[in-house]
Amino acid sequence: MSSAPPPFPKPQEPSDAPALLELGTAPEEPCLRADAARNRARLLEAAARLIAEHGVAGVTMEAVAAAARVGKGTVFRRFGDRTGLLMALLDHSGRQLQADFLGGPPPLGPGAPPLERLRAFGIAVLYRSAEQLELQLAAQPEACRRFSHPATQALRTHVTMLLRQIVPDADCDLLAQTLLASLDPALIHHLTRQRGMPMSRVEAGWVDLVARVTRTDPPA
Amino acid sequence: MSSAPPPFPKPQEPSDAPALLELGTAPEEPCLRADAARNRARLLEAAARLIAEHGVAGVTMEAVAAAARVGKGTVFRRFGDRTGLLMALLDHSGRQLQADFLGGPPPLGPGAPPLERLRAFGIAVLYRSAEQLELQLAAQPEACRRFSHPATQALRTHVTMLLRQIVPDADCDLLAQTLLASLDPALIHHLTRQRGMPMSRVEAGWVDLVARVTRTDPPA
DNA sequence: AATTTAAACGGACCTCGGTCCGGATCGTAA
DNA sequence: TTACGATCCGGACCGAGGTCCGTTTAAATT
Repeated sequence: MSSAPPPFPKPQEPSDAPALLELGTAPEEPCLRADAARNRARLLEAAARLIAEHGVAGVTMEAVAAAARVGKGTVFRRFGDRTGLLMALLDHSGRQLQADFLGGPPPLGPGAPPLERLRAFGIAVLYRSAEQLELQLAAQPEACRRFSHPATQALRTHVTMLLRQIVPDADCDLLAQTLLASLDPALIHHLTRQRGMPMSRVEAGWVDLVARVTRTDPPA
Repeated sequence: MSSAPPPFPKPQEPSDAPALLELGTAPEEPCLRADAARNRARLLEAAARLIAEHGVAGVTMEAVAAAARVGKGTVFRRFGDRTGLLMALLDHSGRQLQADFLGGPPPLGPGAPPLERLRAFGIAVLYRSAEQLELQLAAQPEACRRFSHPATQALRTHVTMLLRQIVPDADCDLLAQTLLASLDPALIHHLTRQRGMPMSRVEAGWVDLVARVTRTDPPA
């Protein structure tokens, strides 16, 4: 055989599962040997502690491994690379948000009219990003990967669905991507931190954008 | 003195020059000692050659230095870091585009109505990104820095100006950022390469987006 | 309980981006 | 032309991400 099996069979990222819409809740670990699961938990905890103490910059793969009393190889086996580890940390709040707009109470969850849900959605994402900006930004390297992340896909699917109900004859899929692009953490960071815009203005910007984009022809 | 002078006084990035709008043409090197200028040119040429031969991944700082017959320190002194070097390579086509929409022939340059210019602008950016995707993506790490790059600021200023002429009573500055976000190279890459959308669809998406965003209330 | 195997472990090792600083060069002023 | 200071050069050096592979261990099988 000329094709050697890859040393690290890749964590779990692929997730070819269609996960169309519905509450896919993302793949999660397929199963995991007892020790592996234990170490995974330890690593996440250690990483979180390191962030709290020394900021994201303090999250060295070696430091995390040491803090979790584990070998460096183990970290990479589990999370693939640094970005993977960071994304795993983000995953928690991601699932939270996902749960909120899939089954939570109205303005965000089902029950409210689509337009209103869309507004609420953006604002929720906005403030969530604002909180964990540091982490979100650190997880950005390899910018294109963020689009394939299951959590991000869930957001996209959700927005697309809402758009379909509001402006059925538009290219909702593409439009959704555009709307999401305006909520990108890097952009939020630039606007609020580097250009000093207050969050309220950014928020108003989102509401206005949604209004413009969904404005269906002349209201007569 | 407790503040030691930084070993590398930073290339030129800062550019506090307001460069409001007008053809700022960006700071460029203030001047440069003869040998320094020669080496800078050599380095850019070497980097371009390496890209052509081995792709962006082949552009190792050490490889570039070696190919240019120069020490590694010289590369860093001149460009700050890898991203800086990559952005310098991108700079040329960036200036080209800038020149086109500042003083070029109509659909893009002055002379056409603002709405039409805005459409043309997006399409130009779109195709430019599509060409040098690899390079654009590689230059992304440290995602937030791209917003402060003078070339990017010029784009933003231009879009803002066009918007002001079309929808004067909107938050044009913020709206411009949003529109630009939908032209982000990483997004283009995702849509065309990972999700297989044809460029024509992305292009149509831009045109539609512009139409929606600038649609001024009811056309009666 | 013994055997087997796929998976997990650990840490040495490699590469590459980034830093430092002694020494060579350029430009300039005398 | 010479002398001097600012600038630049080069490559040794460092830290962190990422890989490899021999060893260990969980768990399924007999």
